[in-house]
Amino acid sequence: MNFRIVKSDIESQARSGIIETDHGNIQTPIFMPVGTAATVKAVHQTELTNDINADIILGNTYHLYLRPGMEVMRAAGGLHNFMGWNRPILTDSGGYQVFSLAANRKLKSEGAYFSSHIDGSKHLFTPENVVDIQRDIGADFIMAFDECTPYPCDPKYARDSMHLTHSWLGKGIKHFKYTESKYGHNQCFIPIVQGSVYPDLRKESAEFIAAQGMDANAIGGLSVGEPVEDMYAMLEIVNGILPVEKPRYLMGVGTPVNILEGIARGVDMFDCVMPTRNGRNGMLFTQKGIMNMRNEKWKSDFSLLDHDGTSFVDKAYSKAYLRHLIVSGERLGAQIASIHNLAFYLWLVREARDQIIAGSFTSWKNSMVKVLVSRL
RNA sequence: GGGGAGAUACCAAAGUGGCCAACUGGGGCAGACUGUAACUCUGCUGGCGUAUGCCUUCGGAGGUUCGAAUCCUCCUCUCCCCA
Repeated sequence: MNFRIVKSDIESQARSGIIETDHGNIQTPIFMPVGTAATVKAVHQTELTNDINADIILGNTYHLYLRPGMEVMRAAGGLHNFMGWNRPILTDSGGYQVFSLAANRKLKSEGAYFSSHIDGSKHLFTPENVVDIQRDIGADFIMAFDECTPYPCDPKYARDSMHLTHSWLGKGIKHFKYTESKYGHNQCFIPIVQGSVYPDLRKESAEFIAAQGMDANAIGGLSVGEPVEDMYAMLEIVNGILPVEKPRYLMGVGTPVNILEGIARGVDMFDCVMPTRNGRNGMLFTQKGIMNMRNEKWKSDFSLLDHDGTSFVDKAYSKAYLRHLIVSGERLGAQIASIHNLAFYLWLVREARDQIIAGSFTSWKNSMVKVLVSRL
């Protein structure tokens, strides 16, 4: 993997660049659609490439390990082959699932014991076997195994958790270096900064992660319920320490505004379930603000779904039609909404990139932020 | 012609003297959703801008009672069975 910055903004920390992988280039800043279980829910791969123009998508270690399992994954020749996606893939390590499935987890120094949500069977994730699993999956970017602390989180817990994540990181990197890619393409290992909302912990963690010298770095444990000001403050601290010349990935973020503010603070990569999940639940993100498609006001509004939209669905269907599909629980509604939202998110980061290159990012960002929070 | 059952809020359906402005489900309306156990979850759904408050409701009209959706009388309508 190689990263080069094409243009850095003067008024902010924003930059645009290109990440080169064996599965193609990624123009940054980038938003990565989440495809947890070998599918971006309700969206075809052809739509992702031809219409939405996603440079890279996510997969999830936890889900793929449980189903279909690594035997199938190896037999398929990896996730790219399995799902018919030949662009880059990043897999999350399962660290977030350890957090979100808190009811069943048990953390030990060696790793996380958990019960499958599918059949209740018991499993153990370790910093090492999570690398093995992601080798089997064959993701271009593989994530370190971490604990994503909840919010609120007391300082003691946050500190202990961060140190646990750091110790897991040492084991993970060692195992990563000891093992090899299985399908002939290069894989990049990404360590994750933790530290909750505590500046001293974030500083310590960012320094620890930066010292590992990996090709890209990630920021985790944010957008878990903390005030956005805290998230932005942590980003500023962390990105002041993580190396400028390497991609920075803010995990799980976020709203369109979060993404713009993240870009302004030097983040290059984002992922979030919001465009797909909220889309399935009837929410549309647009350049003019958000729309709840279930609202009665769209009932007889036959105007284009989104006049400014870049996806084919925006011009092919009306607001009234999508409302009908969503309200009726029709699957096509989830598809149209997901495609629209992802296309919007990808438009947003592409536009940000163009504005950075044009030198007009900050003023554009500030005016966008004002509009995006409004409700249509 | 004979016998029987029933009419409850947008729909379906509980309740059969006070704890009922009325269970529950659907529908409707609104909100939430941030490294996806999520086509999910939450709230509201007679009126009064809020209410542990007031007002008007349970086919219609009377009546019994301190008190009725619940008991009585008559009326209207619906459904089922036998001829």
